[in-house]
Amino acid sequence: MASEGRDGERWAIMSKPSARSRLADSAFALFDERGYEQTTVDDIAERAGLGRTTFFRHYRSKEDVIFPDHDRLLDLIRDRLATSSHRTALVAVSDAVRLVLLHYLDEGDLARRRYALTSKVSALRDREIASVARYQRLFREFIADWMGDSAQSASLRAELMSAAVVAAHNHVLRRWLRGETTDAVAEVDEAMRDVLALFPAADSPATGAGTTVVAFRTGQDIDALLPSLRRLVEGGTEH
Amino acid sequence: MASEGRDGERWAIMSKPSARSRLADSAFALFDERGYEQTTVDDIAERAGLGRTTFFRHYRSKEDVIFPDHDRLLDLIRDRLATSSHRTALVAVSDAVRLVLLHYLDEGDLARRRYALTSKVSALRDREIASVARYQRLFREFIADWMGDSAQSASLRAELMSAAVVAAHNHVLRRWLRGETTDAVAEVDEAMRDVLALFPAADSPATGAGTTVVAFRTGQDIDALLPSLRRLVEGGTEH
DNA sequence: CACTGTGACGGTACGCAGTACCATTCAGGA
DNA sequence: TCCTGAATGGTACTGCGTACCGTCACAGTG
Repeated sequence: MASEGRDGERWAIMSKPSARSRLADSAFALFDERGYEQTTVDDIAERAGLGRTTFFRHYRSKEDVIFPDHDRLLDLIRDRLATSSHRTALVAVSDAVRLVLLHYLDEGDLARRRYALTSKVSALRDREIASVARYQRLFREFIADWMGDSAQSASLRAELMSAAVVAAHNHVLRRWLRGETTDAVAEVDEAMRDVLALFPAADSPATGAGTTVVAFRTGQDIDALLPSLRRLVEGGTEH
Repeated sequence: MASEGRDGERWAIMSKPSARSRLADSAFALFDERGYEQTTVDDIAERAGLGRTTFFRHYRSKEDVIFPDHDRLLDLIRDRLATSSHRTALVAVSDAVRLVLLHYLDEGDLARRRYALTSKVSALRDREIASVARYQRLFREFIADWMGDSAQSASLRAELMSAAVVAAHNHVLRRWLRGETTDAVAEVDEAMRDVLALFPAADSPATGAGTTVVAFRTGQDIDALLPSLRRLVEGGTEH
């Protein structure tokens, strides 16, 4: 009931574009010309040939015209996680986060214009960060639920995993936004492999058997390694 | 030059508390009574027996009265990193992030009241998240600079490390804010050890010798482990 | 004591975001 | 023709944040 908007070319062939898209176009044009803060909602509506009221009917706020899809994406990710059947929570999440990346890629140039704006206007950057934090929260809760275990170490693990997945995504996304790569999909695959490799596969439920290899480099500070060693042992035969 | 405020009991013994602290007290009291959005800046100033103008002279915004110390903390962290002499960037950062935790602990009950507010008001939660993101960004840049290497893998590594440190910090902080622990300092030490253990010590420059132990559990999906294996081998004798 | 600077405070006015409410227009169906 | 509903426009209001100016207390200086 919340996602009716998003007029995907409903006006068929050759008709004046919808009010919504006209507003978005006007907004971005004005932001480019005068900057974000120097543009009022009145300006946007006027250029679009519409009233101020109509603007707020289509976008909840001035910022919202730049980030119109986050809510929809969040729902999409929720669904994906709910229906996902991966062997580990981490894999499920690293799969789900691709939806975000793909959405940006799909936006193409628009995403890059938004990036140019968020780079200059801190209020917009903060807004974007808050949105991403919502994804991360979703991931964290999913992983925590998935692991079931309510111990602190499990909770910390969920926090670290969700943070790592989001960080890897951000890394690749930023590279793509800056034009430092054209094959973001391949890079995110690689990055996610790195993330998976970070975490011993202890988030899969009770893996009884399996090969156990051990590989550490420790010039010192063995204390630092104790927690992870302990964790590995826990999954093994005995304490 | 930017951090003059923060009147730390300059009024010696028995005198009316400063305007700044009276404003903060009034604000929190009203937020508790009516809620954040139901409280106007006029209300706050009036209860403090001051004018609206004075409020904005002491706090840049209505939100700022709840988060007055982030800028100062950010500077503090910057200094700490700049003057830190740790063996690895990750250790330096995980040390620096303690400043944030300690600051919250020092605030005591005030931090918990703020947490109660941010839990209810999404605008405040977003604001807090944005502040934390600034710390994370600082960490990321520090680690990236420290590693020097401008390869993508190094950049991703910096991103993952800073995210992990912040995630671990958040985990412990939240536990403390919820009253789930009283010894947050010990827990953050433990959590940071976990984080250190996540990353092979490849961010320290050319560690030639050292014990090398290996610890993997792999019932499957060897592909996922390849990257980290490769990284370990790189640091070793030969390819 | 008078003069003067300075810093903290109060008041007024303004711009703009966002909300509430009502009026208008237009298309399509009974 | 009339009615209905959806999209739009207009007006007015609240509240945040800023700019500007005036006032007052208090220091130092002659």
